[in-house]
Amino acid sequence: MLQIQNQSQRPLTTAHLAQTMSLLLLSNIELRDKVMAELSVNPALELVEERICPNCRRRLTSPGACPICSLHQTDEGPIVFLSPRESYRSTPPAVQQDTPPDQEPAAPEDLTTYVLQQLSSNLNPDDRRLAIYILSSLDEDGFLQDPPAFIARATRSTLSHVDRILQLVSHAEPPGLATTGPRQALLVQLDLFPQDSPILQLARGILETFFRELGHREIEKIAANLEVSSNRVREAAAFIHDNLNPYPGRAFWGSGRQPQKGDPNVYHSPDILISHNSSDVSGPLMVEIFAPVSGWLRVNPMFSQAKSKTNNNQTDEWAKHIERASLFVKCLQQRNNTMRRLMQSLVTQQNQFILNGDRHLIPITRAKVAKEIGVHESTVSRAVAHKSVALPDGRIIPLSRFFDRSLAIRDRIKEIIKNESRPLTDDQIATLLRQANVCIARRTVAKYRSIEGILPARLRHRKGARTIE
DNA sequence: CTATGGCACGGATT
DNA sequence: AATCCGTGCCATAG
Repeated sequence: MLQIQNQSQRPLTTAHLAQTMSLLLLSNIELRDKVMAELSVNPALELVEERICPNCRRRLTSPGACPICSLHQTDEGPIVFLSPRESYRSTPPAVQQDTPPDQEPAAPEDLTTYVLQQLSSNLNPDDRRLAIYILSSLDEDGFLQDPPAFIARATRSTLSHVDRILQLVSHAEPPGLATTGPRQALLVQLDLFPQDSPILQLARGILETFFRELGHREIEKIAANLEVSSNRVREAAAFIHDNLNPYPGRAFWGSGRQPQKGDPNVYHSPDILISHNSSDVSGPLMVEIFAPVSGWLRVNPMFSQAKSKTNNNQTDEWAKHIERASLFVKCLQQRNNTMRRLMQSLVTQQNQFILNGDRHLIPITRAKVAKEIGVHESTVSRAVAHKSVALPDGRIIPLSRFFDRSLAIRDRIKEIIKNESRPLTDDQIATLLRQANVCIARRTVAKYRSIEGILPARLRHRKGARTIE
């Protein structure tokens, strides 16, 4: 009896927790689907139009004052937090079970605006017009449908102008967009790698002349033609497979590596953006946790009013709706709250990493953070899972990298190898690291090396001569 | 003989 | 309870 009453009055912590947890697990794109699904089945749930902050003209996604402006005034913490805008969606929804198949979602436009945003500072109005035309003419994999000459004619531009814009677009995030096919996309991505290395050169060679053979896995044939060992060809192929994305329009994950295996819905746009406040670069970092939708959710007040007035058999139904809606909203708020505190903690502790690169990542465990922000460790795990974050330097990395214990060491190894003239063996590297107060076994150096895609000392011998100081 | 990569084990982490 | 990570041992390639 009592239990039944409880159930109808308050969902109580079990339902609360269960739903909050499942929401935490979702990336914002998945969350967006979830919200949309909920909106479509629950008439009591209302999506309130977004408002624009009169001061900073950002979109507001919650009731009340603009978070960025109010934080400007009470600028005491090192970091500012807000969630003003939804991120773009780069792939059509994988499964839309709750929405009827009436119309396809307008996917490409979001990608267009996303790219335009990046380029906006480099574009004059003419460029912009052209960029929009190009972006909107891409096919769903992000490739050009029409040859540049056609585009030039259609937009009455010069061919060189078109080429220039194509250059810009293809080098924006996600890299390789607006190329003529997978091969070109891969080559562009290859060029964007910061430092050149033998394996990159080999990969480039393979892509340029033996793309078809690569597709057919004719390793031996490639090796024979390029006069390198088939093992090296294999390595180069693996590198291409692991680090480059032949279909940039589908989704992307920065220049990062292979993420968790077995995850069907691949990579997505960042869930979180960390950036400098444009006004002062030395100032606090700004962290934006993207909202799944623009606007904010609430229980439709009309609905609850109507419910109290009328007294028919529909009341039950409505009450259920209202309750479900309010639960959903509460859980969403809780999710936001957890994400906010999590990011606050992470950015505070790892700001050296964010600003100065991989080497300054300090090893940190999820358990530690959980303790700090006062939640269960599994909560942190869920909050970290399936999320990606864009750093001020433009890289997009999985949020879980904040917990990578070996990243800093791997970075040091990379540097050692890059700087040393004579190829060093793993053992020598291990001793060097030990001198630098990093004690790891020789075997571990080898592991890290292979993770970074660096060849063993023996094979680095001659080819490694070309380094960019 | 040396440098590496594979396999597998134990301990920490999630 | 399941997974990940560092490491030691051993076979093998050079």
